[in-house]
Amino acid sequence: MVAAVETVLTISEVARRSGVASSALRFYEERGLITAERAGSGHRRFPRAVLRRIAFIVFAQRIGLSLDEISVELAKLPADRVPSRRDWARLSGAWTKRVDQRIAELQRLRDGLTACIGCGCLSFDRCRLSNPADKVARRGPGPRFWVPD
Amino acid sequence: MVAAVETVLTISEVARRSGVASSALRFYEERGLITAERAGSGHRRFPRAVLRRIAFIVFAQRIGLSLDEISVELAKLPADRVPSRRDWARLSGAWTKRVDQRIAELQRLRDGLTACIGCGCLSFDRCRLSNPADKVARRGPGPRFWVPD
DNA sequence: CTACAAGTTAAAGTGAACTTGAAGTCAAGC
DNA sequence: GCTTGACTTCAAGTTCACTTTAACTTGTAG
Repeated sequence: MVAAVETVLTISEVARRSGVASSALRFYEERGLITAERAGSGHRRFPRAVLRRIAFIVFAQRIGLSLDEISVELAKLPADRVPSRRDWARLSGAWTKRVDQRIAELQRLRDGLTACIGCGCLSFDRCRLSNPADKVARRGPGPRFWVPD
Repeated sequence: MVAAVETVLTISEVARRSGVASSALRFYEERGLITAERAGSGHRRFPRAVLRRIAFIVFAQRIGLSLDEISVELAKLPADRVPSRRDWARLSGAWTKRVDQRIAELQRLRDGLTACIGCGCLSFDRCRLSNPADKVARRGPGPRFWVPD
């Protein structure tokens, strides 16, 4: 259990350090979000850099991206080297816009919430609050995740 | 198809007016979120007031509440009469707080996003961005919906 | 050498919020 | 009388992001 050479990490070490469950890490590997070498035994050996990658995933999830979207974003980052300011700036521009949109929507809903204390209507016909320009409109089954615009 | 008496609505009329699919309306009725009378034929006849109730549901979903939570909230509103300013104020207080929390989190993430253009690290050890005080920490399977606090 | 913890795979289960499909009923129009 | 369309119920399917379970192998401590 004591790591003699500190260059690689076992799955439980990664889980402990990142706060992400081992089962989730295996799932991420299966999805191609992270990669791992194998020891002779078949056990996963993660490079330290995987922690940064996982941090990225967790962060992007909090922002509201799906794993599919995160895959795409991760593909834009260099796998071999530490992301540079330029790499990061490319991503964060789009993300910032997205987060800003969601913040704006929540603020609009929030304002409507307090405004409706006075009006008390909440009618499709009269109240603009329940008639937002943006429809959820994701067709097909499954739960509705946050879909901006 | 032409409604002779305008006091009740068919399911497709409600669907058209509310933008919520008929299948979803049946689902909501099954869950007890809305109620409907029945015509002799067994067809649903919705009172006009159901539109307000559906507006409420849609709005609450946008804010981030689950249907279970919405059930609880709906139970607080009077079923028979139009919600008064007082009824509405009781609800909106808690909701406003919740929305504010989510907005604050998104703003924090957003700020970290731009801050990290300079730092470019995103490491669990060093970067506070990827080490938020609030853990997602919903145990069990299933996707992670927005869980505030 | 024997426990026992920690790792492996593959398949199935979970929860939310619905949708879809099958099989049937009912009223209106031709 | 027959078709068409809107409605009904009930069961099963869908998506996402995982977790759980089962059956098995490996590595380490005593």
